[in-house]
Amino acid sequence: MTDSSLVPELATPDTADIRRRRDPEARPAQILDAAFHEFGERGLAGARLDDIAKRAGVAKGTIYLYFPNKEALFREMVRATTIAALETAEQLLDQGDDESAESQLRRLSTGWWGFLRSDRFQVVQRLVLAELQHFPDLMQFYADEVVARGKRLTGGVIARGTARGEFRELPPETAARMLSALTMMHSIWCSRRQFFPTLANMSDEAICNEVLDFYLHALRPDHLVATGGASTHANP
Amino acid sequence: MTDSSLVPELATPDTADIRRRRDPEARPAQILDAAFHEFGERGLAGARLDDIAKRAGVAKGTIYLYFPNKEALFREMVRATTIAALETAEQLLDQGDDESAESQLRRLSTGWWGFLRSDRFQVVQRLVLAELQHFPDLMQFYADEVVARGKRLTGGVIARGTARGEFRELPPETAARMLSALTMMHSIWCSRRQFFPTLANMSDEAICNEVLDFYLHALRPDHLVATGGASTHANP
DNA sequence: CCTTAAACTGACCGGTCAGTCACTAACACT
DNA sequence: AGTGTTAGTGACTGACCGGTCAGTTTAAGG
Repeated sequence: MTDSSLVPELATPDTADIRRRRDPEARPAQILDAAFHEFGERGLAGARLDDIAKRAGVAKGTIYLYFPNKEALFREMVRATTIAALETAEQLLDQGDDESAESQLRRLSTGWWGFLRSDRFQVVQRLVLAELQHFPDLMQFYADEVVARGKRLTGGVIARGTARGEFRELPPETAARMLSALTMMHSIWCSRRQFFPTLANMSDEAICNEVLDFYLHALRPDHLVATGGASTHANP
Repeated sequence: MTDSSLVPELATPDTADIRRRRDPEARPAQILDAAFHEFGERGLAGARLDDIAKRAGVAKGTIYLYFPNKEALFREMVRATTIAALETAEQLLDQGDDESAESQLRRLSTGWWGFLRSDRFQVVQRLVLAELQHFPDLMQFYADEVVARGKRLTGGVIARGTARGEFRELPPETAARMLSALTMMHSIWCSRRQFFPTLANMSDEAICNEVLDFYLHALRPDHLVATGGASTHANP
């Protein structure tokens, strides 16, 4: 449908990007990138392989050289991103063993929030909520590898805070779950900002801080009267 | 196509359920019921009208006598359930003006939680998260009529509690949003219980109470030292 | 009975799309 | 250039499904 019949030679002025053929190493990532976009926009059932191929700059058949079928493509997408999530989380915890638990929790949560708000994860999150129930093994993978590990990570920090007397007595598992609920739900709402007047006027950072302030208040020991600068920053 | 030629009379031993034909009043609800089941199981795109018809006990063509197309069926489903949600919520608030705000909030939240956990709403929630972005007007309807109204309702109770000195100073809109985040995310997790070891061992009621206890702790005024029976019940 | 209209049916149509495969292009080596 | 191998293509196929409509069934009124 292009006017290639009129100007056949000019139709491919820069041969550079056509010559990037024969680079089989690059194909999977290229296709996965395109899949992210299309699946994110139209969901698992709605995305068309032709569109994914077009976006990736290959023919439909090429996809089948690297992925056995549409479902496998989807699986690989989720797997790749969730693994990225894990690495992000673990990185975040490696540093700083002597700072206060509150500060550590703030650092962890802020980093995690950044990840939650990334384009990649937004797509995966939507797909997980919408379609992962049809893939029990993927769901199990997600629950074990992402949710559980994330919870263990957060729970550890919280347990440390409780031991230090910074936080009130509360099962770390519960406390971690509450933090997850607050941040995840807010990240979902953020990606629908147009529909929520209040969130529309707040920056991502402001929302993250609001959530954290609220959360830390719930962790404060019963007997502790509000101290001097407790509310917003927490540097030693 | 049935073997009516062989045993025409015996083919319909209980004429009662075949005779329920010609009951056009009942059709929409019948079809909507079936749609709930099918959409809930396979999503908007995945559900087949043939299956919905079969489940409703009618022919596919009949659906088109009552709904112009698949999308309209979906819209009607969301609309019906969210309207039920609103009525539930508003009912819950009508009573008890003299009780403590905490008790009122507990009552409201418990009722709301029951609704969130109903089969109907579970389906709608999944569809809203998964597919509503493709129907901006429905999304707007949902945001205005369900989210905003619910928030206003909760916000009112919280503002009253703040005015009475029961809760700490916090924008009611924020406080309401935090409560929503906690309850909604937990209701999502609850419907995937198999994948979350901790939740699997807790009853719905226990989870609701855990969330509420946590939440109320975050609302407690800074300067308030824990009094006698602060944690679970709150009668004047 | 017969007639009529409304309710209901399900075979069919047309468009869509995942997956296939016979073919071509690019490269590697001689 | 010639030959073999790997990468990539896109027209095609077959299944599927939303929506239609000519026809059938039911029930009420003559």
